[in-house]
Amino acid sequence: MLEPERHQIILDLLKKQNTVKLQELVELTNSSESTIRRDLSQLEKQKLLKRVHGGAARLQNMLQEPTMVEKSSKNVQEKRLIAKYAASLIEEGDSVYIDAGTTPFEMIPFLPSDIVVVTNGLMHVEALLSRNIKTFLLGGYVKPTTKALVGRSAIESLKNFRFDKCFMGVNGIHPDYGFTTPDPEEATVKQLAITLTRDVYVVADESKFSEVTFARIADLKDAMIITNAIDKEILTQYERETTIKVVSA
Amino acid sequence: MLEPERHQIILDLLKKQNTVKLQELVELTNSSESTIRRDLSQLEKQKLLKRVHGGAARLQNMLQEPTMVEKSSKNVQEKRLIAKYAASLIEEGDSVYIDAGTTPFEMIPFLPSDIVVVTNGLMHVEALLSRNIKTFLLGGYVKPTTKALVGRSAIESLKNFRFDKCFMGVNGIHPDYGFTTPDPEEATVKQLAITLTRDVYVVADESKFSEVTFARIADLKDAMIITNAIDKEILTQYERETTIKVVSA
DNA sequence: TAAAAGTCAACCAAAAACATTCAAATTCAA
DNA sequence: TTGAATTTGAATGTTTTTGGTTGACTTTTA
Repeated sequence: MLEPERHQIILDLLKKQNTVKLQELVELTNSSESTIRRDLSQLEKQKLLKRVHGGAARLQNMLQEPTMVEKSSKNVQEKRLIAKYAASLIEEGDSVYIDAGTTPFEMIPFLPSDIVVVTNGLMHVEALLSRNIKTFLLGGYVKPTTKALVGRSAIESLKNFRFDKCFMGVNGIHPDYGFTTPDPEEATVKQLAITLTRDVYVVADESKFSEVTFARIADLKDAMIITNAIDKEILTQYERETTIKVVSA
Repeated sequence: MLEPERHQIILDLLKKQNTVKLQELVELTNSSESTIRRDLSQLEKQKLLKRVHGGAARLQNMLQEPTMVEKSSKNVQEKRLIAKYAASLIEEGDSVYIDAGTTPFEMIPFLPSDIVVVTNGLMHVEALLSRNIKTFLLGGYVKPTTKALVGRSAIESLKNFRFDKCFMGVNGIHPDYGFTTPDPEEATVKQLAITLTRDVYVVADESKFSEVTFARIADLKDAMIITNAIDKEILTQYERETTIKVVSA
């Protein structure tokens, strides 16, 4: 990996989260600690970040565009593993739907750049553009809490596309109730995206299993699940109905 | 493979890719390392890319159009005056189209909050939401330079709405050629928005007068112009065809 | 507070990438 | 067709980058 590429990744990450751990960057870039340390020193000298014990922190002047709220760093690690694997399934030239939500968002740094992405996640666009990925955004009502695009107009936009692969975030995965999410409007968008896609994947960490929320999206059989550590017993319970790929460090 | 051909390949790849590895180019062109190195040196001398260890990186100035940030520092004061007046025309309950672009953007802080806004400007959304304004975003291709939504999908989205008022940014205003903007795709969106609106306003500082750019949007008579200081003579020249509101401090 | 764990800068040797040189191959003009 | 000029690929020795190791330093844990 080239130096400017690493630098870009570091700075992009700092746009989203106030701090980065050194180890995160080592994983993300497949470089050694030494290399990342040197990168951080350089970027600090250029006044693009501030080094702190264990990693680096964002400077004030980047604060102009505060984007995504920092989630608990514990989940981020797991989500990133899931995201990395999920992204590895995408091939050059694919047309891909990336759902709004934090786990799908984490896929963006790992995406191949020669693809077309359609998304209903407003927050995703900046990251996609900085990866130089051709990006289409659905239209619609902007849901203030999640900044997802929903509603009739989003549905209409979506109908113009067909996808090789789509990657969904969900809030609940349950053997009886299938995939669920709290907002019916978001559920509708997800449902349609699924019908327009050849290979459907749900990306979800283990906390989503055995949960049920208000609005039903689809049956378990309608998607392959990509997740992290999960209990053997629970696993078999689900595997009757769908395929589960378990990713671990 | 001929030299100009290789150069084109290199530059094309950099348009898509931010960085290229030397080895990539060796494979892609079936040339030797030496040859590619020489190519890169030449292209660097022509200021078309930057060499980095292991390959080459794209320069900033390959972005054709000035970006949002650069633009917004110019003429901010004047634009804000124009924007403030324009916003004062909006009444509670109106449905309003706010065009992508910096002058329309400046209106957002002055908007009444009990309205519905539709926009094709990605950058506007954050600001609109922080004002607690109900916001619809058009779908479509995200133009990387201006973060405006354009294309067929944007057009389709737009057809779902009707507006009491719309506020357009333009790049050129000319007695013979009417309103113009550089990008034909953006022009198409603006055109449609105009036909869907009862009261059409163009917000533009004086620098736009007597300018003509590539794509025609509409005739002068199709919109009322809101601008700042402007020469009396020039004013009368335009007033045969349209109404101009001049705002001053 | 002391031990343990984690993080750090500095150093080193290996690997990768580099500029330079030169001869062969190609192109062009006479 | 010949000869000069340009372009190309390989060989050379040099420079940069990289990942591992060291011992010093900082933070966390007990």
